[in-house]
Amino acid sequence: MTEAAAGTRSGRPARGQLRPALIAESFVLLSEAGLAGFSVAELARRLGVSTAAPYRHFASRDALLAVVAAQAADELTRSMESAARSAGPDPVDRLAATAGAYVRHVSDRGAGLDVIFAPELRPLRDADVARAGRNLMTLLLDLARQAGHPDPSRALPLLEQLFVLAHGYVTLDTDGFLTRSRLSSEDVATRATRAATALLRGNTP
Amino acid sequence: MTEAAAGTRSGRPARGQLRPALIAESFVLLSEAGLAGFSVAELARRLGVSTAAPYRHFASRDALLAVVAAQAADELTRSMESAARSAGPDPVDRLAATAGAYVRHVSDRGAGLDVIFAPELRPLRDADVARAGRNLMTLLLDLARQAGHPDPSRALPLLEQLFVLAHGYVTLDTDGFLTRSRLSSEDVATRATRAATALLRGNTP
DNA sequence: GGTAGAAGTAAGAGGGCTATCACTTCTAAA
DNA sequence: TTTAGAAGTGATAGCCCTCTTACTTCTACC
Repeated sequence: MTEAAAGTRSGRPARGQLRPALIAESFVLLSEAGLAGFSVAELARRLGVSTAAPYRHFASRDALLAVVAAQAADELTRSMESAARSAGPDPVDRLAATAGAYVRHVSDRGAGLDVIFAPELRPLRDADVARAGRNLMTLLLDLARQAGHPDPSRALPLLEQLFVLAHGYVTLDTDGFLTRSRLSSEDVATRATRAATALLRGNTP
Repeated sequence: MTEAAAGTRSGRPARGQLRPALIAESFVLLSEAGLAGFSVAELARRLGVSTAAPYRHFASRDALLAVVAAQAADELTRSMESAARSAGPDPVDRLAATAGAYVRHVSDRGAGLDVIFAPELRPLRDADVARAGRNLMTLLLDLARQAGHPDPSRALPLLEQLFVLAHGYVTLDTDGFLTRSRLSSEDVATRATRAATALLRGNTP
């Protein structure tokens, strides 16, 4: 927020390009200030447009955030799918890599489970988020099955543990608790992947 | 915030009793609205006093929060010490119980690592928080040593994992992600303890 | 070239918050 | 009983926010 007054940060978008610029800058602002510190006015300031301009493209702050959340859900799903594919054959490694990818992605982009499933966005949530969520759950249940948890009713608590852990790394890193200043997304992802591996091993006796 | 207009919720404190009442109500507000939703004005409204009254007792919002944070750190340390003592003899169980106690306590009281170590409170942080933190760390390192991690430089990453997990449970439960509405502090603590046990087992091959 | 409609602006209403200040009320002690 | 100081109030300044309204500017198309 201190550099808000500094004015344009990402370059003023060309006329007609404000909508995508708002969405892109939203991720930057979210990763710096979090959901609570997110404001349309600040966004406009960063893009060098009037504070009224965003309302030409989005009905409300929440409507903008809902679009951002949908895109975040989609990106995140892709990141995690890709991480699962490129990890080694061991299903434990694949699940841990998926959790690590969650951490890396959210640490970079600022929008994780908290934004995607923010209660105030619920009424505006569109089918995209639901679809991305289903895709992701399918992937995760499949990985869990391969990791020796064939019964979904047993796999779900395991996955919950895994994502609570991953999300915990993101939040505490954002709050500067892990170290004095924030870690790189790579570093925090590495720690999270290690922890996830331990958690998974502890669940497979 | 919806019930703010309803007025006094905890009974207007007797004259001269506002200071302790503010501290007590701060925990309630924190557990409902989180640090971001915490406001002195809302606190005053809930106690049925003018919004100027709190400033008779605290120089600023942050000064009040710093006192709350110090008390939270102290309470939390006691809860965790007590949980470590009353758990069985197995050091893994004791560490897991400690993590569970963290979750139960923070879920009940609304003030965890995020409040205690909030960056904006850093300049106001008094010696109490530091002392509580040291006591806690001593306890945890001791438990980790008993659990087969005698080297502190190896125990610290383990404890980090443990408290990231615990804090993750609190955050995601508060955000209503674990279930549609929030779990009881008992329920979320149970889940966290189970997960902590798995994490610890996975770290002790 | 002219013009309709999209895109952006300036100004401001309305609301929340922190914090201050002059004022009143209460209470405890001389 | 008087009174000094502590405790609490009402009003308000100042800041930031969301969102609206009437206006201007641009541009693409006829």
